[in-house]
Amino acid sequence: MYQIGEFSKICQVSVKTLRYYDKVGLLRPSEVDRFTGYRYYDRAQLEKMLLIQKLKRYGFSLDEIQPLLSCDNDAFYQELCRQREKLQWRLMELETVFQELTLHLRKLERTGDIMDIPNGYEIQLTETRPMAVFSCRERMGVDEFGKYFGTLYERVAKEGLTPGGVVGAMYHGEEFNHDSSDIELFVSVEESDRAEKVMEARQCAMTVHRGGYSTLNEAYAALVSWIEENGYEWDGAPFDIYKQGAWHNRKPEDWETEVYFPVRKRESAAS
Amino acid sequence: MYQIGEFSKICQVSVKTLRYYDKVGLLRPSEVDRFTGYRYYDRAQLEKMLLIQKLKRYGFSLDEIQPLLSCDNDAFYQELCRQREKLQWRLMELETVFQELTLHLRKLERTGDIMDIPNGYEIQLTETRPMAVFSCRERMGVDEFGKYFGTLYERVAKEGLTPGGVVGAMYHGEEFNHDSSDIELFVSVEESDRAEKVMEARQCAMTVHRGGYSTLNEAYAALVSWIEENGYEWDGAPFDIYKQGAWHNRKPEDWETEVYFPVRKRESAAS
DNA sequence: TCTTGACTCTCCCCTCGGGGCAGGGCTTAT
DNA sequence: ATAAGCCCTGCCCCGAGGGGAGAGTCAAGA
Repeated sequence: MYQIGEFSKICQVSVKTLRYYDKVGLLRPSEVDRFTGYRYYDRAQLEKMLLIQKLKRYGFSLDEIQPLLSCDNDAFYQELCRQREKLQWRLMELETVFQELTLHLRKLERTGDIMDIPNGYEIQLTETRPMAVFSCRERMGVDEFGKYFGTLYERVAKEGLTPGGVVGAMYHGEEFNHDSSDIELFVSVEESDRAEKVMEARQCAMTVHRGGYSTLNEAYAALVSWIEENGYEWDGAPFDIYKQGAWHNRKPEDWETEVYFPVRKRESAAS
Repeated sequence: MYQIGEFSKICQVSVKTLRYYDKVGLLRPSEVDRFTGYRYYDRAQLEKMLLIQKLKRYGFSLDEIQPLLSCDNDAFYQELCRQREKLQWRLMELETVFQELTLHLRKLERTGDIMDIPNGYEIQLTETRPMAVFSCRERMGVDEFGKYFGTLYERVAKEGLTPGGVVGAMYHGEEFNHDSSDIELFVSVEESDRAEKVMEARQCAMTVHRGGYSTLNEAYAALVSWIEENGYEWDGAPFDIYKQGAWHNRKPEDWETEVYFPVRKRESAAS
């Protein structure tokens, strides 16, 4: 039986943490003195603690660890596999960011430009054509696109239609929120008569964004600036079309996205 | 001039975030209506926001970003370089954890053992020899070892003494705390007469831990169990000696650490 | 002109994994 | 008796916002 301080030292965990784990029910002492409230731990707790620490290093949250401690081997194995995939995902993301930062630095050395905004955005005014699509409009987070696109493709397949190769997302509503925005995903279909809806022709300012989606906001900014400078007015929900995306090519730096802002000529000269 | 909702959409940042940045002074709107409190943003804010987002992706905290926005190019460059190193460090750590998890899974497949505790710890009872050392006892975090060892080596060099090749840390006090424990670092020196102090001979339970320091607690646990099972009693501050460490070899899986627990034979048979 | 709906404001409480401190109780050695 | 080390509970704090209540504001339609 160890007092909390000794136990803290054995496991290399702070006393506060031990008390916290007791409070949330993750690791209860083997015995608590009824009168003094002193906590006493023994070797069973020690093993459990080692496992908890290990799982925490693997990136599980305390809430996730709790059920893991009392599930059978198979479930445990499944969860570990899932976590491994998550870690791999995070690893790739971190590598991408590292790559970005490295390029930014290199550019900073050459040009002395702090911003590293790719000013090479070529903005064109285009008239989109009407497009027959299947779509799905939901309140969703931007990380859930994959899931929703999956069901969308299933619906197209169930109707026996042919995907036309245009894939995109339209951002409805005014406000943006990373985890929950009003977003409409769409996939074009060849059979225009059997489509779910037809996206109308619009005059748009458009540009092509190359690279991962985390820097899409720069394309947005370039478009908005262009619109203002050229006497147009923002008129309707913007949308992206994914020309080269995650399903074509693994490397984010090779992705290509067309960004469209519907516009109309401004009437009054004054802002 | 954009309202907060429009601006949110342009930058792909939630309204809540914009209000928060205003509150903490990171990004103030270009104008605030004195009567209604409405916030209005324009293109200058837009550029600044893009930079903020970028720096956030690079892993800077908001507190770190604030000064970065108004410093000169050189300082900015320095900070970016520093951040790049930090990212690289995090990347390596994440890779190590990923590796650990992979090995754990493989072992789980083979043995069905959930814990993945290396039960191969061979515990020996040894008598340490007196050792002439230079030491430095401070309240420090375990991530600051490098810094303190640096100054310790400097002191040894300034005295014109020869480091004897033994490097270690002793954990004083009862409680462990990752960021602030009472720790004594020591380096042995050849010239025993001119040493700062001499560590006395002790009877110890010892084992060798192979791998990164994040799993050191498993060696601790093994030692504590052994001590209890073999009728000994824990008697004094434990210490580690780093045989193969970060300065010998880059890969954490090749590190070797000796872990010592001073012990004495228990007198009473009962616990 | 009034209403309605969309947009905005401030204010307060919540997150996760604990850290820090105040105020007090228990045990043991001096 | 007292002092030193332990330990307890309870309260507020962190970062980077999210959620919602309750109220004010703006523009367009009836």
